[in-house]
Amino acid sequence: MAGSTDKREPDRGAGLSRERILEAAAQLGARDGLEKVSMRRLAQALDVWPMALYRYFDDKDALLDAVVARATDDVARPDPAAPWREQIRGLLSSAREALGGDALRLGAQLPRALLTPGAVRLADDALRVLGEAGFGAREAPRAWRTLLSYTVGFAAVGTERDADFEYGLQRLLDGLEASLPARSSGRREAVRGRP
Amino acid sequence: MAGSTDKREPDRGAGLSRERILEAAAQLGARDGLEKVSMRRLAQALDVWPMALYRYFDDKDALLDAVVARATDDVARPDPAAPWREQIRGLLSSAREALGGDALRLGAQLPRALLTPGAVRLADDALRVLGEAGFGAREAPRAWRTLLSYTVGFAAVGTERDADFEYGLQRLLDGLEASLPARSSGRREAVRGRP
DNA sequence: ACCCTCCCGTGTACGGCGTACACTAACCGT
DNA sequence: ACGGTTAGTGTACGCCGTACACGGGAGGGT
Repeated sequence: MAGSTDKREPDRGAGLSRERILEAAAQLGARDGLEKVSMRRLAQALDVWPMALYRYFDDKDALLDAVVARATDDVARPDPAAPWREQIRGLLSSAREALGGDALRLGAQLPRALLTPGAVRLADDALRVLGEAGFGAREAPRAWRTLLSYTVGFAAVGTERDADFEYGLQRLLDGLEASLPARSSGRREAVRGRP
Repeated sequence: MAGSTDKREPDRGAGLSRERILEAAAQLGARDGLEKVSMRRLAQALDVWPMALYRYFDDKDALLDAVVARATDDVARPDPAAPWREQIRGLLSSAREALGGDALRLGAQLPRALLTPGAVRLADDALRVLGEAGFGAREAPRAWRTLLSYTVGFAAVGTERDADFEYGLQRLLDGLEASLPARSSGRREAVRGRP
């Protein structure tokens, strides 16, 4: 194996490196999904024996971590001249592309049941509540998606600190409430019926 | 194997069922982490041969999906008498517990690099921007955690629809901005210095 | 010119994984 | 009594991550 260059060209296409490995891993991940990347397949793509990779990374986890780190490296820096909301918005849009994009496909990492069957019952309840609160047919699902994204993301990033979860949830609900047409803020008469 | 009951007691402790399998899987997951649950280990815990599980579930993914679905089943129903914010809050708090709790440990499913090294650079930029926007030393990290949770969650739940991501992000920023002490809303003079 | 050392990639091997497939022992309604 | 159905048994295959011992070639000190 690895016999293509024979002996001339001491370091050109041949010769591994962290960078070459990461590049190949990202490419393989983009094509087949990151979860299909195995040390053996990756090694084969590099025309090398699997154990060669271990010269450059402690284990598969370390390699995968490096792939993720690489992907988030080229998240755009914020432009300090812009208003803060715009800076944050740019940062996060860019981060979302990196995370959900072809190279990582974050969604594929976790049990798919999270996103469909299990979520249905929740969604039923939630959409009813939001509808009664005054969200229209177009806004209610978006609002729900927003709330669920926050919740799933928070659970994934770390369980600790209920208070932090509450903080963000309240800010989010504030923002959603402010987007409601008019109506009085939080009273309990809007519970049933549709005028 | 499975020789403990021998022949009497046609169906007591012995005899598999979807429920018994899910129970054992959840228990095993709570103890060692869901990612360590394998068909073989699960079968062993049930004192049965691995292939027996396939009478009840198409494959491992289906089984894991069912575990997740089961965990989300006992998310509390909202109390229709409460204000809508309270209903949503309860729903999501409960959901977060189910997702991040012992049985699932959602965070362990995805590459850990997401949460520490890769995120550091982002966090540096973001905390600076938030600090300059007027968030205090206590609020800025919470605000950032909220924003990142939303972004990660959205990326995990599905890549599609930029517009949906924008919708939620704007609501969230609205809520965060409203929590700012006083100051004028979005101008660009607050960029440097600390009065 | 020599050897020695170090580095990098090669092989081999092991234990664990998911699961396809063929089988058997017990149970059932007739 | 008996054929069919069902639940669990074994065996086997191909994949996985990786521990470990090895060889061969490049580079430097003498």
